[in-house]
Amino acid sequence: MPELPEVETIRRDLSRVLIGRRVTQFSVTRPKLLKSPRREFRRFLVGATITKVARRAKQLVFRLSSGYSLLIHLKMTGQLVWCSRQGALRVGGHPIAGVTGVPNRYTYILLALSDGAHLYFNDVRQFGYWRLVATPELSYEFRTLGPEPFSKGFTAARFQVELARRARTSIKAALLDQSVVAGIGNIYADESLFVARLRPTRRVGSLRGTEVAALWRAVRAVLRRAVAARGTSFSSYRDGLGRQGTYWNMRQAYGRAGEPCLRCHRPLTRTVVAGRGTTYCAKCQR
DNA sequence: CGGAGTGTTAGTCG
DNA sequence: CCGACTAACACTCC
Repeated sequence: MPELPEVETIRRDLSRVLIGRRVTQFSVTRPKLLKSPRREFRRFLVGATITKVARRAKQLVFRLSSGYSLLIHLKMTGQLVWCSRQGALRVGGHPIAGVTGVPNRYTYILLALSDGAHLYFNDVRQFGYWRLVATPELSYEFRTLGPEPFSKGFTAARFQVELARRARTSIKAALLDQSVVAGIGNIYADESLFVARLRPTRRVGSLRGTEVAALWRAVRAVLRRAVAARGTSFSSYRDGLGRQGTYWNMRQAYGRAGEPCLRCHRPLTRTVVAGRGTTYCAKCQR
């Protein structure tokens, strides 16, 4: 589930409760979710203080006082649940029907923190992972990722150049390609293409300059709105206020196949592009 | 019950 | 290099 807006929401909320805390305990019941040797977690994670909670593309990056960084990828169904000593819950990730509370049958990794809180990693499908990387090597680690959509590096001109290299592919596949721009997944690809009025199947090479510029603006507008809404689709942070991500109610294309286009009222079309379910308006999107 | 579909992405194969 | 497809896994929906 989590694309840039969801991971960014999790990052912001976790950063408020994790920074300055020391990891006192680490336990794993599904070792294959660790993409680094377990001894490295014991050496560089246990005993280290979390100094920063960052994000790159769809991954969380916990900077540690040990000189290492913990990378967490939630993939489709990964979930991070922070639980204070008193038991207040903050949740990030995919909701699990009928499963409440932590730990539960999908909890595979657990951190205990110096303030008595715990951080649980749940993952129904077990695609997510944790790995440790020496902090100076992060830029190498991320060398294949394109620019963050809100960084100075992501200019319309750069977008144009990256797309030009992929002239023969569909524009939807290009948006999903993390080396073009980092953080877009299936939901926000469909949403951005709807806003830009571009058909997902369009070959990149057929796009005019004005269309590329419209898409560049659409990507940023859609992501900005989604971050402001705390993301889509997952029952966000069950804090005392019970707030949830609200982009779902603002979506214009994703998951609306057969429902009326919000511009022209024609039913939206559903198809498969780049191997992913895709919804668009056959009239408005050209 | 069987089969298709699900927010990701790395890898293979033609 | 490109793009289609698959696997990793578990669950929901029809």
